Amino acid sequence: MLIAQGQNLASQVYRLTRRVPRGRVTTYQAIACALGRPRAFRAVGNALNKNPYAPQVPCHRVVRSNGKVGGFAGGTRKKIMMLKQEGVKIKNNKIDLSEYLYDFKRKR
DNA sequence: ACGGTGACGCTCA
DNA sequence: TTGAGCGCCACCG
Repeated sequence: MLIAQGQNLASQVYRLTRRVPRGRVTTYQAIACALGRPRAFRAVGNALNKNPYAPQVPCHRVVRSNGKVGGFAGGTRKKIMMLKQEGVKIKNNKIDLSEYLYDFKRKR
């Protein structure tokens, strides 16, 4: 199933989130900023919540800017477990963004 | 068109 | 440091 490349906020979010490699994470704000709407981090979360491309779009790799895992359609607990499984260690329900944060603009 | 909701973020106390 | 409040944008009824 291909990702719809529409002009919608959601489509942009999916395409970007999909680039996040395993063992890395990103934040809602980072995505919004990368899309040129640093104030749309809310909409980003909404889009991921609906995320119709579950396996293709690693929405579980998207966390909050404060290091918190955030929420997850299947339960935050599950999200944390998935991240740990990919190599992302979580400290007290928090993630070291300084170590796992993936920069989009780093290479297109 | 309007109002409410949501997987958020920042500031203030 | 932690908690509460306000602001933000997009989608749905």
